[in-house]
Amino acid sequence: MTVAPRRTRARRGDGELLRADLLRVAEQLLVEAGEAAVTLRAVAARAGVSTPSVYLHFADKAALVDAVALSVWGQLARLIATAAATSPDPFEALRLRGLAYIRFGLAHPVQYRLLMMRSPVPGAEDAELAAASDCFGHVVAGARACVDAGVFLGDPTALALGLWAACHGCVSLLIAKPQFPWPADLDAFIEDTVRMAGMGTAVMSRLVGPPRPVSHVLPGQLDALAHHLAAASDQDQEPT
Amino acid sequence: MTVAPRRTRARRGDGELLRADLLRVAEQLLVEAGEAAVTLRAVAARAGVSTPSVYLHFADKAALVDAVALSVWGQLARLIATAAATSPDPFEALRLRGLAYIRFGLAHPVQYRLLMMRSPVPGAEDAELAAASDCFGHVVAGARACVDAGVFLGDPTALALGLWAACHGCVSLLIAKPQFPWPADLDAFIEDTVRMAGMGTAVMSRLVGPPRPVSHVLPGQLDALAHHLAAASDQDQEPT
DNA sequence: TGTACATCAGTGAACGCGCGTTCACTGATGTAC
DNA sequence: TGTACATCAGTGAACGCGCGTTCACTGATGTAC
Repeated sequence: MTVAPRRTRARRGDGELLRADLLRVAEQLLVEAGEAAVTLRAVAARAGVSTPSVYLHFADKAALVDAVALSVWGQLARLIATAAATSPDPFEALRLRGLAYIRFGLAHPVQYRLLMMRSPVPGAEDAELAAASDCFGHVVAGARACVDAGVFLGDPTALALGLWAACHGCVSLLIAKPQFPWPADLDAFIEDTVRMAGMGTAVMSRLVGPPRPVSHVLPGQLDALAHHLAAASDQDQEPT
Repeated sequence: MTVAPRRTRARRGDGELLRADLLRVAEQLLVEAGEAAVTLRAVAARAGVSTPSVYLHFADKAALVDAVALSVWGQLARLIATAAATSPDPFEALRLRGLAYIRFGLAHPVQYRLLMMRSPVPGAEDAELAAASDCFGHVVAGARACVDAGVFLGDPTALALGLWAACHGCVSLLIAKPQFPWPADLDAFIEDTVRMAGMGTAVMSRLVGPPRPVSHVLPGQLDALAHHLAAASDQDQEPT
């Protein structure tokens, strides 16, 4: 356990400074040594204060951890929103959101685990749910834009859930099973995953009725689709 | 903590009976009361033996939990293999595998969490990795069959990873965020997710070059694809 | 067929640990008069 | 300008808990002779 030099006491009215410090230290500890290492004793020691001081700013340990999660949700939401603003094309903007999401998760695996893989603890998780919903709202907005453009058909919320699930699956499987035979070019794999989710959602939203065995006709139809898409984007490249 | 009546001592040579009992009880406890409730004391008490008896069959607590995970992996692998055997069409068989996977996860959320969302513990996880790889092998086989049929293009292992990730995302997001605005008809959502993964992988594996903004041409192309697929399966329905 | 004995399947009591949390207390500091 | 005082930002020591794990021991039972 790293013990910091004793923290100089905050001025009167500046008590909240310690709160920010505790949050920062707790996330550091989480990243460096894992969830089990985040104890009140360790957090307080590294922040340079005594253990009971934590109770001046958080009701209990769960509240501290929840606050860390809240801060991470905020970072993720901002990142997604920023990524989406890069392109005016709704389908492309959705793709950029997915990429940003996955890359954030892989860059911060321990934090991602905190957001998505924590064991369920009964109690006040309202604040975290609100933060997660806020983040989810950005995905719904992206899905809605694609529905408006005619790329997707159906309910934007349901579509967004499917898209999120696809990206989440990619991140969380990579985090949970790093020993699986992942391709050497991880970035290409991520790009493919996002493409799969986007194209898959677009096609799936048009399929009606029960699924049928179609393996004998699919290759021809799909080759034609890919050909037309390539031709269409080549045209876009030509000066008008 | 449930305390069972004292277990009658096994006959000589039948010591392994307790091992099976401990495994069964540990999984029960996990399902009924969560991961935190699986303590050696609780397991032993419910099995009707003293706590140190567990050490006669497992090196330590981690070994007990690992053995539970191993058993669950086995169930899942058998389920997937059985589901796939139902259809001769490779694309349809892959769909059935995905459905079976997701439904297993939703039917056994606590066990699924054990397999996929446990915190990483440094140490002997070789046996579990082997069990997971065995399970994964069934998915690779399904992807390979689709490549052979021309439905997918590319490396079956990489495709299988993407498909697994998509299904895993669906299960694990449902488990992790039950408060999200999930559709009322969950089964339809699951079917759509599997369709999305299958169709998405098929289309994605044909796309080459960098992604382009194509929102203005996608709807028309996709409508045509859906139309052709529907027509093709209607033909299948006609008596030849 | 009897009996000594090795082995197997457990038991009871205890150890030490680190954790979250509580409680009574301290001492600096801004403020009212 | 001095000073009493309320308040704020912490501290030190301790409590109780449940956990995984260890150790010396027990008693039934199959087997060799």
